[in-house]
Amino acid sequence: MPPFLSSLSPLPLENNQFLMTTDYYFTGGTGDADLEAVVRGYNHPQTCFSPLIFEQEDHDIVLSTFPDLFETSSTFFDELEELYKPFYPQSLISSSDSGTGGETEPEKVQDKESFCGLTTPVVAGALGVKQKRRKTQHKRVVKEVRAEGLSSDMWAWRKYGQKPIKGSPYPRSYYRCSSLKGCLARKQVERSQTDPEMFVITYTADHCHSQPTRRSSLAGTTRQKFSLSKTTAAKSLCSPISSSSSLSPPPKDEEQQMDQRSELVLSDMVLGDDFFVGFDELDRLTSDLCYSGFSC
DNA sequence: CGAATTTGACCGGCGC
DNA sequence: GCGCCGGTCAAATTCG
Repeated sequence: MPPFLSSLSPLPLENNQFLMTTDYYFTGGTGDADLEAVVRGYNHPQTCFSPLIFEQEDHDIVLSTFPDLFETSSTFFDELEELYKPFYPQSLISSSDSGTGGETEPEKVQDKESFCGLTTPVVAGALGVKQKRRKTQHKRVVKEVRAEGLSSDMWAWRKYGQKPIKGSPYPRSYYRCSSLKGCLARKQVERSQTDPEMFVITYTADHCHSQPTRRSSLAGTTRQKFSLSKTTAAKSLCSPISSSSSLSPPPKDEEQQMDQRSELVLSDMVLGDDFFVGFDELDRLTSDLCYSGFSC
């Protein structure tokens, strides 16, 4: 089962701060489904994740796989979407309301507008918008995050390439999932041309395995991987191509701060063994889901 | 010493 | 058919 809902967030507070980010995803086989909610006690003002957007094909899969969910809580996702609508970029809301569903170039779908003072991440193909794909292309999900959010997902990635991109002063890095040999999931990371403080992350294809558990992810090598990939990603992407022959790593203290922030996030996540939601409305909605027969 | 990253080469899609 | 470009491969290098 591919990740269904991802990165339900952010929840703006005062001064453009975000209390937490939430990832929802289904795990397990079709006969043993759990809805897991990973709530990150993440209070860093410079981190931004995607709002709740999912693709129609995933919605259809879940509809057929989890009929009980939609019988007992048929408006659950509508409520979630309504809840987050105020945080959507205006372009998404208007295109959704218009219901045209016409052909839109992916480049236009991925246009970004101001979002709580940050650049808005947008999912290509979201809200029923069809997109043209190259023959070998899988669906693509695009996010924008700051450096602190580069390794915020729970997957383990291994870098396999880096290329200069025409028209961009910054190189693009290519990562593949390293959790399971044969997993087709890919991830591309590059600096935003419009805002060099931001990184554009493009996820391609789905993982063919379940996500590592938080506890196991925090142990040993995986924990090491997080810090390592975060640091190396920042190193390799922080400089324009023009000076890429002598990529300058960030100052040592900055590097250590980044890793410490990473450790903080991960520590918060392992503390959240039990379902923890600090946002009343989300709490209510997710509780509804628990009562619908899901183990939380 | 094993694992991860780097980087030049290679390949396939696409436009002309 | 040719060249450009993005994506991947794989040997060399670096790292822990």
